[in-house]
Amino acid sequence: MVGQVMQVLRLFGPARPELGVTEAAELLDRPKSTVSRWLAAMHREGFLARDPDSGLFRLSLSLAALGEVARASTSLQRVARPLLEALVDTTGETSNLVVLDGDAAVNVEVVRSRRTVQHVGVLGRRLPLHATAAGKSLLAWAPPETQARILCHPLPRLASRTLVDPEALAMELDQVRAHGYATAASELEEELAAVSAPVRDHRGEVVAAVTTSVPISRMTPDRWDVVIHEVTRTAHDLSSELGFRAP
Amino acid sequence: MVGQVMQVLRLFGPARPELGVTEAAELLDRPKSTVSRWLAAMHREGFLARDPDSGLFRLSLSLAALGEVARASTSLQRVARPLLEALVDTTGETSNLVVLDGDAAVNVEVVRSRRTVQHVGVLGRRLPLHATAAGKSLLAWAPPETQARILCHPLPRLASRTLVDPEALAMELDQVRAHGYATAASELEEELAAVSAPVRDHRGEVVAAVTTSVPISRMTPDRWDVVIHEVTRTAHDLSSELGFRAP
DNA sequence: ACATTGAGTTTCATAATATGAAACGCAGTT
DNA sequence: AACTGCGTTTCATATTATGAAACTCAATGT
Repeated sequence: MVGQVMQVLRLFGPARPELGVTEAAELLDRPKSTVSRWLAAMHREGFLARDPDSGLFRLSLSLAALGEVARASTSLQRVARPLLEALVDTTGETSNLVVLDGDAAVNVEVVRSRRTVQHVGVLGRRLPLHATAAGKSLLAWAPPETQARILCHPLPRLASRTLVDPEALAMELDQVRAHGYATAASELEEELAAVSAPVRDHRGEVVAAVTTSVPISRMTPDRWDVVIHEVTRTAHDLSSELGFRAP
Repeated sequence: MVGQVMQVLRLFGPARPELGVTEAAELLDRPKSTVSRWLAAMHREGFLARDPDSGLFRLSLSLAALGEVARASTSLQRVARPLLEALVDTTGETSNLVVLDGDAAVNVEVVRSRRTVQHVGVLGRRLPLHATAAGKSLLAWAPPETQARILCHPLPRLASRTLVDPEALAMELDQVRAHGYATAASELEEELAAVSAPVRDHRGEVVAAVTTSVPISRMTPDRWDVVIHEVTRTAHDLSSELGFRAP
């Protein structure tokens, strides 16, 4: 039942701020009666708010409050924020902190570029692991069962250069592990390029990824080098703050 | 089971960022074995993070991300922020947006005073309804069963002027409803004064309270008038933004 | 007025899961 | 070695969840 609560919560996002019973049931591939009861129980307990006119559900303000408690009690974002801001200063582009959540990458901190033309990172947005630099960064060091689950079937194409062949992705992950960073270009969206590097904690576990996302028109060859250098340096600095010591 | 998830989540707060099995079991008045399983399930499903060294649980970053989605999809805080900031400008004091969550008032938005001596509002903090201006504001228009539940027994004393007699509180709530705002002084904390007014949505339902909290040393008689005027005006403006139309 | 559609809710027999007490495992202390 | 305290696992029993089908209600079309 705990799993079902989280399954429902994860249906909501910036693109889908509210939901009805029928749509939720389709998304979850569950009978309408079951999902109706789930949503009702979650509304009753305060996870969801319900518009009395439309009957649609949305995440509740109580959940927002709990989220703030979570942020305040977690050292990762508090420590990351100034480093991400510095990264925006040096690259001129939007920087993100991304974590692995199930089989998706989730933006948990976003510092936006000051340029009028920028990639707009969205807090809370869930991104496919195979088509994003951050996703590859996280997947490269994810538990073997997570990697196996992603690599056991062809992957959805999202843009012209999405890696859809599991073998190609596996080789890409080998490159990520060898270089210590990941890149993506026209894989999630046609005009989006990104560089990402893993963040390690005091045990050496990869717990997040630092990413810079760039409109692809600005990514000249020498620009790639600058961004890669700055992202990997930021990830390294953040790792140090979290107690990571290189061997 | 949904209820249990929320019960556990609500144990965490700024004063209690992490918890072990035994302490959680005591707080919940449940057998250790049950709570151990709850926490393990919630960790597995992503609600809680667990420090591998200490074994203690804390709210997860996934929950923080969900909280951000909740905030972004809710019109209340997006609309309230600029008005709360203006309120800080006019009063010089910390302003808060507070919602009713079960039998407690919860800070869901805080804009801090720029003075070095200020009341420090804490996001996510849960406050007793009977001892806070915001709590009284929310309680005065809460469903009858909520009011009955709070007013059916003596209330805990927290400071020298806490209202502990249910009848006295009921009369105070009548005053709140008559004046359209609530005040509190030395009721939650000895040196804390506050003014609060209800926020209504398009249906006329009270959905939140706007509050200004002030170190009591700054609350001279004419100061009360200024703060009351600004708080009620802000609550009224926010209500209008939410579609409220006075009869 | 009646029938249809579609959203969400409720009922009921059955299946699945949760529960608390007790035992267990482990690390630290005496 | 024994004890303490934390967290986990086992097991008999209790409790709750589930899916299919029926139901309710509002809106729409004939």
